[in-house]
Amino acid sequence: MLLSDDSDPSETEETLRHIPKQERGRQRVNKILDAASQVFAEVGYESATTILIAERAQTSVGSLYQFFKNKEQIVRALVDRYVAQASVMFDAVPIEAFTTMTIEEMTDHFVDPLREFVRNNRDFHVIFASSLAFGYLGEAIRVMDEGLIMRTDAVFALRRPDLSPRERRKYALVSMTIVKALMGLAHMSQEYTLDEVFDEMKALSNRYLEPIMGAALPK
Amino acid sequence: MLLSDDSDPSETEETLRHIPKQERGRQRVNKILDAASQVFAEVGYESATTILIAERAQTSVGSLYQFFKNKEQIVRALVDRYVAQASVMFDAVPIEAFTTMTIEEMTDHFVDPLREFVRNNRDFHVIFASSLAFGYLGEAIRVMDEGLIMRTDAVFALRRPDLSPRERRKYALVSMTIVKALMGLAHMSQEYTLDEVFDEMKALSNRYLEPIMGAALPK
Amino acid sequence: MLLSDDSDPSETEETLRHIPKQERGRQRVNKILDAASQVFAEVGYESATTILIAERAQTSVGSLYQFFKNKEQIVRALVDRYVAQASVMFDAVPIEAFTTMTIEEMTDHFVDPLREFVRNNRDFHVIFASSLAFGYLGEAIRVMDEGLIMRTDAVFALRRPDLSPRERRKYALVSMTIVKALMGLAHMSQEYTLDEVFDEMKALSNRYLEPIMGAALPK
Amino acid sequence: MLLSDDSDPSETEETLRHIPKQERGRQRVNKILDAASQVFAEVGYESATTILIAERAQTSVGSLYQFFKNKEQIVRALVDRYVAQASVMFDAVPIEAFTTMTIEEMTDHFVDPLREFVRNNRDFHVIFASSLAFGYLGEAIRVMDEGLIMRTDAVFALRRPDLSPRERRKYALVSMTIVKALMGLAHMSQEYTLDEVFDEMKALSNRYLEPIMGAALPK
DNA sequence: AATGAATGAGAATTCATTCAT
DNA sequence: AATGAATGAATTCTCATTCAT
Repeated sequence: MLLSDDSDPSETEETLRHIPKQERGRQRVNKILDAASQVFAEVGYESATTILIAERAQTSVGSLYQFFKNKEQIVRALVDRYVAQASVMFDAVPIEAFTTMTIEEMTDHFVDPLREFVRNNRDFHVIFASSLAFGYLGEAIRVMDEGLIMRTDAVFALRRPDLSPRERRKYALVSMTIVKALMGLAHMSQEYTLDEVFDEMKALSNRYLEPIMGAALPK
Repeated sequence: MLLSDDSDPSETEETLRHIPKQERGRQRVNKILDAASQVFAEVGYESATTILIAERAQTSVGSLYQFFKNKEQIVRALVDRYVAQASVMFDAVPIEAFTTMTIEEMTDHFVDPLREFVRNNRDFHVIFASSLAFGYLGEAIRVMDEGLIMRTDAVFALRRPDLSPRERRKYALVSMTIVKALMGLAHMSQEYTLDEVFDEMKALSNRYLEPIMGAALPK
Repeated sequence: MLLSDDSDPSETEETLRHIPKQERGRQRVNKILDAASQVFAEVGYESATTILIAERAQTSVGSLYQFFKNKEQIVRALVDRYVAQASVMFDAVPIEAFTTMTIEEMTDHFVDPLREFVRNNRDFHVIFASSLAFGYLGEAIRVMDEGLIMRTDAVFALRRPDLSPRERRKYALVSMTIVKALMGLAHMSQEYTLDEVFDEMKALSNRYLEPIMGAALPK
Repeated sequence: MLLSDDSDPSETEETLRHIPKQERGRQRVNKILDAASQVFAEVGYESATTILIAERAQTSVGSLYQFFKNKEQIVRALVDRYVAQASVMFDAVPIEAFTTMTIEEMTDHFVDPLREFVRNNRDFHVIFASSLAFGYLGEAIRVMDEGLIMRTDAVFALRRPDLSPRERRKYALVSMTIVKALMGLAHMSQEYTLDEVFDEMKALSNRYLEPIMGAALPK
């Protein structure tokens, strides 16, 4: 599991006031998060008003506050939900499988699900991008980041146990950084298609990692 | 000149209410921008209040509004000032000089001044990073971006006139994207020094560009 | 109906943000308008602050803004309410009834209800008086004025169909002007009672109109 | 003298900080008052800013405040200046002369100079009209009003010494009220010319006063 | 005296959050 | 539980007035 052991990260006491017992409540929470995602993407976090989110979710502010302690918890829960979704994707392939792959295979296995995620979650990117600007928003994102980096680092450790942990982690960090950056580019670019950018992401990754991780362990 | 012919872009009627005639006024404007830069870096654009900025600049809101029509103009002017600074750096080496360099030399010429800029302008990064989240904030940034991309594209055109403009521009775009991303990493990282990250930026650039731009034109 | 067909002009989307569904809301709106009326009368429109009005109405600014988009809409709604009240009064007697009256009867039928209105709406006068000074405030007043003038003109037309429309309207205009002026005098005067001034208003009207409208149509 | 014994009412310590000794200062004061008159007429008293007035007068705020203690004193001085001007006009004919005139002659002698004043001082009207809305602005206007009423009352006293002072004053008050009201109408009306309205003012006055003041004293 | 930059109290308006219904 | 009216702190911006130059 990429990020946590909690089977449903969107429903912890961290972000939710109480776990909705009824199916109806669960649906309502999701509807609010859907609305919030749209509204945040459209007007940004600060300009999004709770009333607007509630209306978009076809509820009332009162109901919204029944589930979320405050506006901040809404973003948190939203990020949590996105992260949970992403986790499922990345966890599909066990770490060990990466040990004997070629660099190209490795890259494919990582980049392809990411491309799907980006394709399916258009408005996540705005939230993701603004994570730097908002301290607390960034927290959940940082957790996700760290999860990805650790996972990447673990893969690298299997392939290059000879490297110092510090150096290895640096490569993981740089790898994830360029992935995120090109992900943003894929999202924003009007000139190049998502696929073109993701293909370039692969080329970039391959060239960067080849000299470092190219030699897979002999079976 | 990277972006414009105006030798002091922070003092156009675009962002400033009136060009301060007195030296005192010029200093005050700069002091306000310094304060704004800090405050934006600390609490983000939306949470920064004009009163807080004024206090930090040791003035009154009234004075702040004497120079800036509204809060938005402050960020704009701030970005303009940063862009103007950066322009000077990048314009030090004429484009033609890049034609016959090796990839490594080229990278060095681009990355080294950037490293200095980042070193000297710690809080620019937050503003830079949040440009995505705020439409209008992004404008000046986009102008800067576009300037850098075009410049890079021009260099690439000199080295690889055989490539299609579309493909060439894609490489320029990706190059700049990774530079910006690692610049962010350099800024944020607690684990690695600025120099370590910039060195890795060079390695990354070199490996990415070698197969594409490696063959410099024969002299 | 003097001014419009809307039975409650104070509750149109023109001035109110939303029509209060609850009885409570309706009461609150009226309470705010009562407060505004007092405050405007005491300190004038420009000096009246929304917080002061809200306090006087025993609410919060927030509530005030729930109903009114801004300060201007408050005056507008207030004027609308006054106009609606006045309309009811003047519409009591159908125009045709004026055709065969003597001048004295006619004047009585117009001036008496007006006297009642002034008696019951002491602070309207200040708003009414300042309508000239404030462009937009004047709009609703002008609508009311025009309604009264047209009504008067219509009465005159029935009695003196031989006059040119332009001349007739001039008489209507002058008639209404002196009525308004003496209404103001009645309101402001410390020396003469309301009744004294209204009696003089009748004398003045009668003398002015006798030579022009004196000859009522034969039955 | 209609209003006061002060030979230059615009230059008392009431409104002016100090009497400008130099001709230059006197000119500057007048220029400021001219500017103020325009600006008040254009945007109203409250919306007129001191800086705008200063600019219009081609001076600086600093200079403006050299002459006027505050914004209020500017209107006061302005009204004083208008009143002084008007005084000269009305004082042209000595009161006693009215004793033996016919009503028509009397009206002509009063209305004709007034018409000239209105013709020559277009923007006074806005200030005049808003006097009700602003307590303190009204003060100077009230002084002027009172002067006119007393003068009219004095004329009436000469013609009808048999009337009770209270009744007589009522007639004076009503006379002045209708004159002011039609003056306003003359100013505002888009439909009728200034002359048309002033002619109607005469007719109205004549009809009103004939039964009360018609019988001039035998010589 | 003249200038216009500096000051900061004060005003309008918004919106997260609470709470009565 | 659901609703949406009520609250008021907080924010942006203006402008009368002062004061250094």
